[in-house]
Amino acid sequence: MENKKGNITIYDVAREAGVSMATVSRVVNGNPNVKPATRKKVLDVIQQLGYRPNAVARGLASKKTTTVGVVIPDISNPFNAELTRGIEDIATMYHYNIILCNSDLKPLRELQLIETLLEKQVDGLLFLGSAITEEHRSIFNATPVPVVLAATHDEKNEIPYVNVDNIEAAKTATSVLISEGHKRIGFIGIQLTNSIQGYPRYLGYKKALEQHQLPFDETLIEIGNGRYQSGYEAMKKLLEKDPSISAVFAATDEMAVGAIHAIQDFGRSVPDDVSVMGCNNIPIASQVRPLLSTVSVPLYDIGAVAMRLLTKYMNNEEVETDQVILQFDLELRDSTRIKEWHEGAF
Amino acid sequence: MENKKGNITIYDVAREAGVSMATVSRVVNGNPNVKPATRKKVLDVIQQLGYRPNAVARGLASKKTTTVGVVIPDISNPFNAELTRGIEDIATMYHYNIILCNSDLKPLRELQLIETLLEKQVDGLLFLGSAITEEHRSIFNATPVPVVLAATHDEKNEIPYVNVDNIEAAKTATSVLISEGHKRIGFIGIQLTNSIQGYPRYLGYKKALEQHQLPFDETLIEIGNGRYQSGYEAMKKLLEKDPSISAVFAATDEMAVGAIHAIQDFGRSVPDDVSVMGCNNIPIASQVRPLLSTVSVPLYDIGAVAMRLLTKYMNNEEVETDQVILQFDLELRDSTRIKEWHEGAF
DNA sequence: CTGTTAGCGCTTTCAC
DNA sequence: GTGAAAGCGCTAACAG
Repeated sequence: MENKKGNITIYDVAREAGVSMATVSRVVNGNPNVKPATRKKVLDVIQQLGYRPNAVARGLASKKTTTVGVVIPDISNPFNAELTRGIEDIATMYHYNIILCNSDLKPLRELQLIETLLEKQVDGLLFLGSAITEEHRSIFNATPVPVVLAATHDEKNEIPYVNVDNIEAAKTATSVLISEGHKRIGFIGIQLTNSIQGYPRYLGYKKALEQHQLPFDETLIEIGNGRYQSGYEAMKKLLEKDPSISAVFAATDEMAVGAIHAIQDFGRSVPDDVSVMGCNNIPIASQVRPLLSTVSVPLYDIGAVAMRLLTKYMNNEEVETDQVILQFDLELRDSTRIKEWHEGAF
Repeated sequence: MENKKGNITIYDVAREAGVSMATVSRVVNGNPNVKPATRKKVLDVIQQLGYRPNAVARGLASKKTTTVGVVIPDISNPFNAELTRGIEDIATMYHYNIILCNSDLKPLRELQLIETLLEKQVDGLLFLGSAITEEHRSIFNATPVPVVLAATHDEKNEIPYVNVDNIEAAKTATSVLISEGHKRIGFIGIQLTNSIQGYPRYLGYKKALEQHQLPFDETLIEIGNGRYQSGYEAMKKLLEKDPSISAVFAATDEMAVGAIHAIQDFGRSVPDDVSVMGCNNIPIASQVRPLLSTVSVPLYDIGAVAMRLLTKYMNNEEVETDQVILQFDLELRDSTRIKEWHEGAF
């Protein structure tokens, strides 16, 4: 019955059930063109033999692997974990498996991973990371395997993507702070070379300032790597440079929480002395005191929609738009003083 | 050159290079028995044609996929993310790819996923989740594919695993609290049916009490699901039941942080009024005020060691022990008053 | 409804 | 060093 090796194949089942391989294949694949009696007999033999279809052989013969590759910077970052969760759920729903690969945002490694995934004959590819380069684009364009970018974009609009408008998100966040009456608003950003949470959010911050005729001051800017500790350090520097700073917008929640703690450790209170806005709305935003006001980016949805879009491409379904921009939301909690805000309300 | 479809195969390369498929296969696989000149010629053609080996065909022919399956409860839980990170890193190091599957801790789904992974002909399987049942065991025993459990164990010691001693971890955590002089120490646990972070940590808590002749009191026990919110709720109940409670041990850091906030929202101070101990030492433990004292469980290492162990099995290497117990550490920060602790030091 | 027969693209003896 | 040929286990026409 169960054998430690020498796997039993579709051929064994066929022989044992007294039918052809084709019939067994039909039964296994739920093809309706099988007489119920035959089906039952085959099913019994399968059960009895403990037959398990070989997906690799199937993949070779059918040219489909029901597997999608996902390239992701770092799974231990809650931002990506949330995205992945959305991807996973939809993938499961559509019966796809996922090969997950960490790129650490290293361009060379990204390219290698994409190669490997393509070698593995994935039916589709989801790419999360920074904006894609010419090299990515040339691989993506050369392969028949559909690709969707999640929480990333393609400047040339050649590759489909799902994202939010990061400039607008940052602009809104900053505007909230401005509407509280702050004049000197700090910004804790991510390297401007990062074209997702980096540059666009910097730009949004700047735009908000401009729109409200506030001067842009380099000394109010600090750059971190998106994680907690860097936010803490950045805020410390800001506080040292200008102890009178009364508001700060951090490009990520983790950095915002770091900033909150830096402010508190500095002997100041949030939001009484300093207001703090984050961005993304990952779990930690509501696991801190005071609760972090932040821009709610639909991470889960970005992942889910990207995966859904990919399934459409994989099935050659009609697709309206290749570029999907999801709406973000404002989550005003306790690290800012304002509790309501409308575009152009002040 | 690059064609949108009609993939070029090893045969095309062979023809173009004027050699046999076998030779192409040899150079692709780094087999030394190829004349340098031939090798170069083949390599050139590969380059020129943009040939990409088909891993599925290779897998079928060689019966190896260089892929391992990982069954994990929920990637968005930092506990698992950290484990996965360790797995990923070692897998990359040994050139394995990873198929990640979320089980949500649902037994039926777990079993299905294992089936699917086995169908995909993974070379090895990593299982993270709750303790395994007879059903898991029978599948694992029947397959020639090596399996390693990470942060889980097998009561029957039939399946290899990598874990820490959770009873001891909880006992130590509780002992720290006891040594601070607390008499009524609360416990926020996970469902006792969870045989990893649930029952063993409950047991450890109880054992510490016994060892120090402290009475065990049901009213000091609350059960959560391991996540932040449940820890918050649990602590609130504890505070309501016994406002004089002066210490609490939570089975997970997230719950511990929830507890801290519940205590603070209740108008009490940590650790002046109530000491809080967590367990696991996930990032949030050092992203909260006061910094959480906790048991440092080497999550990354558990994943890494489990993966390393699996590679040994996959290569039929000699393995000393099938069961690996890693050491935990005490991370005494600011949510407890004690700053040093030694076994039997009081 | 069922069976026959080609492959899918590659690895792997076994010869030469 | 290199090539010929036999599969790996399954699907997918095509017949019947």
